[in-house]
Amino acid sequence: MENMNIKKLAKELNLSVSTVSKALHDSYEIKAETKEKVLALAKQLNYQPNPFASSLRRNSSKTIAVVIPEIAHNFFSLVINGIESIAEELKYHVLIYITHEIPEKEEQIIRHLLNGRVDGILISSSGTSNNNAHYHELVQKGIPFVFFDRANFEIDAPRVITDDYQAGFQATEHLIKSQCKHFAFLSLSNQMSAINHRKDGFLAALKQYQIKPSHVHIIEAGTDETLSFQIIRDSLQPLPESLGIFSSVEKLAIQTYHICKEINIIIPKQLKIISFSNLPTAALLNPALSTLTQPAFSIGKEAALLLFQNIKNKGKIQPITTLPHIVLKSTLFIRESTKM
Amino acid sequence: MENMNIKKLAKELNLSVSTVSKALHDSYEIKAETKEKVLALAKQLNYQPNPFASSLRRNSSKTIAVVIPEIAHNFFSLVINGIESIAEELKYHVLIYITHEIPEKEEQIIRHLLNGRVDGILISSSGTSNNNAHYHELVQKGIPFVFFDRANFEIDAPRVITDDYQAGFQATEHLIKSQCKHFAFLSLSNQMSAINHRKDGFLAALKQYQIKPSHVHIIEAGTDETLSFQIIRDSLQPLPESLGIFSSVEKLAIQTYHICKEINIIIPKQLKIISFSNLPTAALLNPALSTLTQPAFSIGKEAALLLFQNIKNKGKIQPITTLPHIVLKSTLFIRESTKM
DNA sequence: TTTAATTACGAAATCGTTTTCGTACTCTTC
DNA sequence: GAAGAGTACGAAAACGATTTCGTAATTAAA
Repeated sequence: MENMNIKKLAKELNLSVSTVSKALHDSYEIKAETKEKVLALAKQLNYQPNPFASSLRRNSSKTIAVVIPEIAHNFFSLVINGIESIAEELKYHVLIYITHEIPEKEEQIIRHLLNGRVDGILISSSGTSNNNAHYHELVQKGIPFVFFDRANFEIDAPRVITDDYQAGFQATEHLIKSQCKHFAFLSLSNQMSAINHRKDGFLAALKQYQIKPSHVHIIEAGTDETLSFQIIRDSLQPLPESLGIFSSVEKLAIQTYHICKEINIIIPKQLKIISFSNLPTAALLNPALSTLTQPAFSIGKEAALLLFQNIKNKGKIQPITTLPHIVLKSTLFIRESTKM
Repeated sequence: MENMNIKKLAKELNLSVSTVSKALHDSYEIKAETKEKVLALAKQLNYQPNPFASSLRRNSSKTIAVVIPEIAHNFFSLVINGIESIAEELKYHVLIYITHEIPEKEEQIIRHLLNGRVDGILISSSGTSNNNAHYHELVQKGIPFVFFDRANFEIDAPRVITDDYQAGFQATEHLIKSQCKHFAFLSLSNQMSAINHRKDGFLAALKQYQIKPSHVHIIEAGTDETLSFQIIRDSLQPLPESLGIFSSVEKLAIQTYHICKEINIIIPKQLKIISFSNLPTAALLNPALSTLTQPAFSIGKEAALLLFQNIKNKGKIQPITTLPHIVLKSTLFIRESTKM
């Protein structure tokens, strides 16, 4: 018996294929006795329905896609953990696609997913806002999707994000109160919603405390590893007096630590730094890194829940008003890297 | 035109479905002119073949599964990066399954994958060696799979691992030469091949240098977060004289750092520690952590290459002799945590 | 000129499910 | 005991591709 299928199972049971199928789906049309027989033999012969035949016929795949900029990053792995916790419960499968921060790659992936391979998509966008065509195609095809963390605000899709503006304000206020004179914002790009909100919070705090614009620095380090290293290093030489850095992502903070070690800048004496981060070792660094920590696991969980809700409601009439945008709170951990 | 399919495409072209299908697959049966017409309209109407129909008919899914114990772990995320780099190139899709270190969960996942959903599987086992039935079922079903890092040596499947015994020996030798008197091995469980090989290297080094067995400690911390924390803490109170710890995994080393901070043990003065780790912040810790670093990206890449080779050769007669076991080298980074 | 080979396409079977009908049969109910 | 309702099943049509096989039309060979 090389490969079991429903036809062989039916023959073995002296039943029709349709009866067996219905029995396996616990249909009311089939009497209990027959169901038991079918279930018993199915288990005994280790029958598992062919997922492709099933998906083809039902036009649903029990699969979702997660599209992320990178995976070797604590934040995103934690998010995936959250997503998986829900997917596993609902017996959904999870496909992973990595864009490597390349917008064209993201477009290509999304376009490919238009073919119905997945029932829904979770996206943390690496796209610039000037090309949204692929998102519109998703909408048009009726494929549910949810943004998390890095949302595209021009698209009318549900999103799960954090209070980036507020957190940015809070972090910057903390730097100000730690007696910093100059302030730098470390950014990946000026095209990412989450990062821009952090920047807005940063700028708002500086404005409120009447920091001179000449003391405010925006450093766009970009997504290339070696390039960003150089850009940050260059911006630290010469070192502005009492510099307070607010890093919008963990990776750039780690690079800054490495650079400071290399060119002998002492944190927090000469330079204070606080960063968005989910590093499990933040408290163990030399010096311990002050962080804004996003509830990464919860973000994944909430985004997945939202997506599955949308998948379930697909086709049904939805009140337009209930397009849920979930905003979760980040937590500020003050450690030695911003000590006075 | 709600959903494009090959039938509508054929009608539009005044061709038969079979001709269109052949044209799309660049069959020799179809003349160049026709192919061009078909390709052109397919692109214009944004036709994408239904993956399930295709998979059903061809009995192949262009999908692989990656089964790992956990994902929020630098090593595994880096491996996935390596896997993705190959999968992306070969236009394969990647499904992720997380076992959370629960052997039964792994069994369940593998059994589920017997239904043909994937063309092959990459496994880092969290299984105890006493139940291999699910692996045998994979073999029987003819589903190719490759172990990486945590292999099951009783199963005759290709594997990509590192030189764990040697690395363990090397790390321990380093601790010995750093004047440690007592030696502890931090383990997750005594059922995992990779970890046991590290332990064997550890024990061999101690034997060679004639360390008294009473000075050798094996600490099985287990996979539960809070429990392992307690176990490690208890084992450090009272603190053996000149203790050298060799941690088999990153997570336990980080926990040890936290514990030392909590109960005021000074590294490396009172306790030296070296760990297998892919932490990007190892050099930035307080003190900088000596590590054995596995080539995680390469492991993923090689494992994927091996798997795809096996998928390709499936069905063909294979010389039994060429069952490839790839062994990659880890790199030793000596830092302050083991300083004399 | 006849036969054989080649070219370019189409009809239909097939992959393994799910689902819509249709229909025997039993059971009520008046 | 005839009509209607309910029960339990089966035949067959999808789902959308791929592939086998058959065949006209054209070209080449004898």
